[in-house]
Amino acid sequence: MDGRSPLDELELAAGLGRVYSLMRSLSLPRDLSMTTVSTLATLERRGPCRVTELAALEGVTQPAMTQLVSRLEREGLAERRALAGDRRVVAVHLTDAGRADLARRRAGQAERLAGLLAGLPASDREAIAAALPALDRLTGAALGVPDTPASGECE
Amino acid sequence: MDGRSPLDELELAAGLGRVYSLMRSLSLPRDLSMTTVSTLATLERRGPCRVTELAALEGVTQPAMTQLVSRLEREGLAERRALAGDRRVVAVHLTDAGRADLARRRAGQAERLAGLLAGLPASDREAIAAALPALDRLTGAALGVPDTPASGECE
DNA sequence: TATTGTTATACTCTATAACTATA
DNA sequence: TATAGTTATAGAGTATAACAATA
Repeated sequence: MDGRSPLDELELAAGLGRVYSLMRSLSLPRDLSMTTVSTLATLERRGPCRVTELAALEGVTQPAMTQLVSRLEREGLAERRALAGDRRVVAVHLTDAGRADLARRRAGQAERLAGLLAGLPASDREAIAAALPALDRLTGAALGVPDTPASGECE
Repeated sequence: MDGRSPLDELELAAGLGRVYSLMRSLSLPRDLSMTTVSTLATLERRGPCRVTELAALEGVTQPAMTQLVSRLEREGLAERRALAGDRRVVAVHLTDAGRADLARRRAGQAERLAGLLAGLPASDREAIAAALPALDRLTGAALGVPDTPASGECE
């Protein structure tokens, strides 16, 4: 062993890029845009967030996120709430309906994934299952999963 | 053992959903839309494709794909070529410039992934490396990687 | 004066419908 | 008559710039 990772990052980028395409193709229905669904998932993962914070996380501008949140609010999937300390700030909260919508989408994806997994050898399913915790830590490092409420939420 | 998969599909859907968000956040520069980059990757993976086929694979309409291909052609990343047998059909080909652009993006992602991987324990990197072939078969089953030229390409 | 968020405007991308060319 | 692709038009989503409110 020379201490280096046995993992070729280029191959990993290509492989995870295909996972990206896969999840994209499994993402149905298409009534909400990918950015919109991703924002809902971020709100679920990190809890209430400010508009500026959401915009940065999703890689869109602040005005675009203002409109996106307005859309979510109009459809009852999220809502703005005032914040005690600073009256310039609003905290965007996921509603129960938003959480349910997200769960419904994920269930649909899980169903389609199950169909794909059924076609793989058991050893492949085991390898994927074994890697899931590691993948969670990888994504958590980048997407910022708050271990403590103080680090990630707004208030 | 009861013969069932040890893999909870809902957890897998959530985990791969985070991988989706991760790749989305690593996808820079943003000068091309996600659909555009995804189309380039599809052309690389499957070889020359017809417009109708690309539209179905990317989940957009035929007219939208016509415009997307026109954009790619204008920027020199892909090109239309007539097909011998049926003069209604065009085959969309990835150009060398398109292939290079894709490689450049993937190299950028790989670099950022390397930074994230460095923060993980070696056992995590090993688990991810061990799962990559299985993930490739999972995505290949859905995205259609042609093993034989005849099955996936257009001509 | 800096920061948070919104409003105004223009541009890009997409969908639906109508059309052309070939089979 | 059916199929592959394009063109026409309208709507959704985004960015940049200008603005309002609060700190």
